[in-house]
Amino acid sequence: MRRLKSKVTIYDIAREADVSIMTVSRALHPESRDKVAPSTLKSIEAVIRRFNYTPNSAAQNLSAARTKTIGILLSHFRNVFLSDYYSKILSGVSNELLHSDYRFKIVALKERRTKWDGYRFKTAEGVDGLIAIHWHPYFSNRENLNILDLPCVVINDPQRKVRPHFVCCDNVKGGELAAEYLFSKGHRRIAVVTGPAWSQDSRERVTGFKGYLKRMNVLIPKNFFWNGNFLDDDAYSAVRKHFRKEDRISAIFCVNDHMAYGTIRQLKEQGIACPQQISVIGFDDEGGARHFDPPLTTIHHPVIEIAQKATEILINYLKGKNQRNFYLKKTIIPVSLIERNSVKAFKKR
Amino acid sequence: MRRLKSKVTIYDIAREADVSIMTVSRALHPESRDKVAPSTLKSIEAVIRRFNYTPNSAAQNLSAARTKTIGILLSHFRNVFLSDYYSKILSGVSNELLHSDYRFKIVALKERRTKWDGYRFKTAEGVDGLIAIHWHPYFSNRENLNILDLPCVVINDPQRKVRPHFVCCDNVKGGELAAEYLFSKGHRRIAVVTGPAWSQDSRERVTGFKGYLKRMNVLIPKNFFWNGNFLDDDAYSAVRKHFRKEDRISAIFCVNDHMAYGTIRQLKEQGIACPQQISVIGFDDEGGARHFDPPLTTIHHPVIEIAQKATEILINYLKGKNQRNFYLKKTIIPVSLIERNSVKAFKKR
DNA sequence: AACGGAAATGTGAGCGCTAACATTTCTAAG
DNA sequence: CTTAGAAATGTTAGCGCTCACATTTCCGTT
Repeated sequence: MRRLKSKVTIYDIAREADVSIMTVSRALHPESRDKVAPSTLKSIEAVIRRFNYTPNSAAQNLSAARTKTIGILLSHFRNVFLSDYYSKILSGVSNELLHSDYRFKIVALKERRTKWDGYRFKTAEGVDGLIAIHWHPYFSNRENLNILDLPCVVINDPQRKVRPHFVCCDNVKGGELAAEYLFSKGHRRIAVVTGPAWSQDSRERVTGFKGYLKRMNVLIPKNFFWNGNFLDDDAYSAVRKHFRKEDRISAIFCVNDHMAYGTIRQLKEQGIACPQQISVIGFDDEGGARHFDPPLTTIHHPVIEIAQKATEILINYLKGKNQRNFYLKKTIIPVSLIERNSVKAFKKR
Repeated sequence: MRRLKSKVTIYDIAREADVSIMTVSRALHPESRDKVAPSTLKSIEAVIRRFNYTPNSAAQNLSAARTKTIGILLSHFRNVFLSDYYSKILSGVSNELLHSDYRFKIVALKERRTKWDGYRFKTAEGVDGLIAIHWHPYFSNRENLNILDLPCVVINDPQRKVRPHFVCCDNVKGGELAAEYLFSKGHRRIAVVTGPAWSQDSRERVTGFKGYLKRMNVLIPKNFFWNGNFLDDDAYSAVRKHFRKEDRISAIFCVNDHMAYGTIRQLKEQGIACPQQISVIGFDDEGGARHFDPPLTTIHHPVIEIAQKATEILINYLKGKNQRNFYLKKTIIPVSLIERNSVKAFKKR
């Protein structure tokens, strides 16, 4: 294997420009560029161009003990990139990084055994900070998220007991919007397909939903809450198990889109048409929602914006801005209702 | 910004295990582990565990002049991650890397002005090799792909004049399969929506398609070839411009799925139903194909496998295997026909 | 008991850069 | 002209590791 080592080093530039390497180093960085005389700067830059010089990032990283790289922390690798959710996160992060001198790197928790602390991420993975995708139950365990000695921003599903900065969408408001919409369409007997109990996202969405209806004097009976685990099939089974015609339910709120798909599938199987007989509203507006049959009315979960904001916050912190108020904070991105075709006005039959 | 420098270094381990740092270093790497006496190894490993030591990757990178990181070379950043194609590539690469000690990093050509040669990728971006996604016309210019002093595997759209190892799907065979299928369904008057002339992918697919039909004594008149640029709208316009009822075309082969969507949209607009009146077959089997209305019959382009294979080839090369035959080679991954609902047997009306 | 050679381990230099401090050069006020 | 202080530049010492080579230890053979 041919070793392609740095052909041109800072010494070459220094020698050629007749200055010390330190002056070259200063000329290389925006923060210190104004400390070198304009004429010197000009000649150094000329030499750099002439030699097509690029600083060796490995040397910079070692010497400066920072990599200008942030890690996107995933709980696993497999199939992550084919998911709409993760694609949006990558998209948001890279949008933000586009105009920055930072890069990102994907870091996954391959090994569950090892304790991955900040030291490890910093030293072994070479990242200056982390964006953690907080949806796997693994992360819910505070012990496992023992990464707080490294700057970290967590996306979604804010846990109360954990300390980093959170960026998430306004789940409560989203729940309210869904409720308001169904209510305005005349629905009064409404079921809810919820997520697992550990999910703060799910709890908040349900809270908002219930809250709005309560204010409108609509109460949802206990047995209208059906539990799922965010997957299509969970809702499919839950609906089969709990749905009864005699309950005269006219609408179902699903805490995420995938479960809305499962719900509608199950209803179809029972010969119940959506939205003609039962309306279904989802939450997330994930990629497939618009192409589903019927196109799903849902709450838009602004994943790209969330990831972008999280990145902005992390980078600012790394650059030394906003040092206070970084931890213990929560940044909330607004949501909106996307009206498509799975909800219809209620008509007494 | 708190500087979290390596708390534990190789010196700490060496001192504690009462050996030299070199012995520790050897114990750290699989290649040299067997040069350390088993008993020594055991005690070193115990100390490493006790101190929760992790080698500093920045130091390793600088010292060894390699990073164990491969770059995925894109022509741009924006919106890349939301595309089905790039998601599959990331997925394939990460699948392969899962069981390797290599990482990947996304590297984009932000600046078109600068010459990005291998030295630059190696030094500034810190990658040992590249996987280039070869679909942007930019890359077609040999000058711009002047990265050959760094090991590089190119995915798709093989160009004749460029030297790196190519991995792509069997475009010709794919074209043949499409032709064979339409032929077997009784279609004889068939139009083709082609890609841009610079695209080797497109040319090969068309070649395979024409070739099969020719062998069956079916000739496609010149004016049945309609040119597009791989986009939905291109086909939409091309079909509007060139399609004539009196040509009595019964099927259309589109060189990629997006153009098949555009084609079907345009036909719909003209009141022509697919597949009832005209059959359409695509190429790629991209994410939306199964959800399209009608579900699209198409040739499966195994992007994940291609990316996985490309990664395997690159990593093997970097590890010193297969040194010969790396360049100038082309690895071809088989394709298959996915039968869905956009093609119907031809019936004389 | 002496010896050769393999196995195990150690030494020293250096990868290319930056931080901290030191020194020189310039500028303007007395 | 001095001289203080700012501006510009230089010097030195690592960062933590690996490479190439040197040295020591061990073992079986004669």
